[in-house]
Formats: sequence, structure tokens, C-alpha cells
Amino acid sequence: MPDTPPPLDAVQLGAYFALMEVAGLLRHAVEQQLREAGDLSYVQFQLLARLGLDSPTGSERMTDLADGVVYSRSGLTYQAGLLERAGLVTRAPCADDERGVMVTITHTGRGLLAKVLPGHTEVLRRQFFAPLSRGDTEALADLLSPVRDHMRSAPPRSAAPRRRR
Amino acid sequence: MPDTPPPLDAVQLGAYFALMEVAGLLRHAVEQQLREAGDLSYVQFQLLARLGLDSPTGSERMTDLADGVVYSRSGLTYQAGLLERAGLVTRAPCADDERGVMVTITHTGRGLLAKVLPGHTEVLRRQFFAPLSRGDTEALADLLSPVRDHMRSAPPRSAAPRRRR
DNA sequence: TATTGTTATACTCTATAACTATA
DNA sequence: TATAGTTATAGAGTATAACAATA
Repeated sequence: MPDTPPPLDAVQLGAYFALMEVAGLLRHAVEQQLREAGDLSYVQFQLLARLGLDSPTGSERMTDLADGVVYSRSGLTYQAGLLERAGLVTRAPCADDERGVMVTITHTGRGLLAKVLPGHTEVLRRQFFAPLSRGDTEALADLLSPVRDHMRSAPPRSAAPRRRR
Repeated sequence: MPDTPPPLDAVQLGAYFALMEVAGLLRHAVEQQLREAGDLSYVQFQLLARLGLDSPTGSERMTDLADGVVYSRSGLTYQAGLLERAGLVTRAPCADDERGVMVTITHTGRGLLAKVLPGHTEVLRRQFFAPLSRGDTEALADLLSPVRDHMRSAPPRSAAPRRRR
């Protein structure tokens, strides 16, 4: 039987629970806005935003999208299928790797993204940024960015059968 | 047509995306641990933790639990039903309000909570707290607590039909 | 009349495993 | 043999609306 680790202290628990609750409430609020404004789920918005805002070409490979969204392959295939059916993205075989598939945001997709963003921004300001000063926001970004980088690189559990990469 | 708000700047976007990604990855990791260690979903864990750790009596009303978890009533009924069937909680009519239902964590429920917590703690330390100093953790809690309080009190959208409270 | 909670129902999402095709 | 992506399928979770009972 392994040693039980010391329990988290009050400050740690506070940070953890606050983080999870804020993120949960925020996602809930934002999801609602996205659904009403553009009939998009949060995941779908993330995919469109990644293609339309992050990628300079508007294209990405399925695998890279899956990495960013932490989904199973099949989950991404499902979502990409929905977006394609809605005319928001196209799928085409990869040029250099015949096995791969490139997903590209369409003009319609960019339009929907633009249509949805103002309301998105408003919700964020009202729900999330309102109680934060400029310095607070910077501090938050500086605190969370290293955590994000750490989590991206650290495999979730030690003994798990490595799935990808 | 309403004025479009100014877009968020890079720092704000960074804080927002970092928060959502960290919370998402963390939830994913923690959910896995909870599933393996105790066959619990994160929501079920939250309910048990709320009853077993936060509440001094081990009991809470359905309504109060729903407030804390931000679920629809029916969603909570569903989850409470699962927990009850697993012997982790009991449901009994409220003493003072005949309409109400009190949910109480059982001995078995406390046992499962205790069984699951060490692994939970370990995941949190490894995935979340590792890159954070003591001061970082405090700063994070101090930054996020006001946001949580703000979000709890602020109705998600202005024009929505008020549902509760 | 308003509130509490449950039920019925339908839908969305996610994961697993099997499968195809290419590297 | 390993990787990319799809498909089939099954299960969990969530929301909506209608409902019953109590305040």
C-alpha cells in the first residue's frame, strides 16, 4: 500500500476549487451565448477559433486539432463532420501525407466566427474580467501560462499506456 | 444594431485561454483518476465532497446542491439517483419543508471519498501545483476568489427569464 | 400562484474497438 | 509495424417541458 500523501492545505484547496468553479461557470455562460448567437458548442467554437484566429492559413491537420482540444480521434471526427455539414469547414486530403486530412475554415465559418465574437467578448467582460484590474489580468495570465505549459507536456498519469506522440 | 465592443487585448485573451485550457486539462486528468479509483464522475465527486467535506452535518437540500453545481434540477435528480443507488447518499423528506428533499452522505459515501482523495491530491500536485510556488498559489487564490464571488452573484445574461432565487 | 422535486424524453457528446489506407 | 482517420456503437450526461405536491 502506497503512502498517502499529505492532504492539500486550505490555500491550495481554495485555489483549486476557485479555478474549477470559475472555469465551469464561465464555460456555462459562454456556451449559452455561443448557442444562441451561432448555434455553436464550446468545442466547435474552439475549433473554429483555432482555425480562424490562431492559424495563419486557416488550415490544420486533424491530429494537431485533436492535440489542442484533447479529444479522442473519433470525437474530433464527429465534431469536424458537424462543422463540415454546416459549411463552416472543409476537409481535404493532406498534400504531403496521404493519410492525413487538412481541415480548413470556410468563408462562412469566418463569418460565423465574426458574428459570434462580439457577444462572446461581452460575456467575458461582464462575467470574468469585471472584478479584475489590468494588473490582475496580467498576473493571472503570468500564473496560469506556466501551468498550462506544464500540463501540456506532462502526461496525465505515470503508468498509463502512452496513446499518442 | 448594437455597438460592437472593442475586442479583448492579447493579455486578456491569454488569461482567458490559459484559464480554460488549464481547467479543462485538469478536469480531464482528475476525472480519469476518479473514474479509476472510485468509479465516480467529477460531478459526483463534487457532490460527495460538498456533502462530506463542506457540510458539517453531511446533509444538504437538493436546491442548495443544485446551486453549487450549476445544474438543472433534473440533472441533479439524475445524479442524486445514481449516488443513492450506489449507496453513497440517502434521500429523505425535509423536516421543515415538506416539499424539500435532504440528501445525506452515507458511511459508505465517506469511505469512498476517503479512498479517492489521496489519488486526487496526487494528481493535483503533479499536474497543477508543480509549477506554482507557495506565493503563486496564494496569489492565484486571491485573484480567482473575487471572480468566483462575482460570477456567483451575477446572473449569466441580462435579458434571461430569471429562473431561481 | 410560486416553489420543490421528479419523470419522460430527446439529444449531444465522448470513448472504445474494429477497420481501412498510407508511411 | 506504426500512424491517420473513420465508422459503428454504446453509454453517460444534460436540458426541456409536463407534472405532482406543498407553501
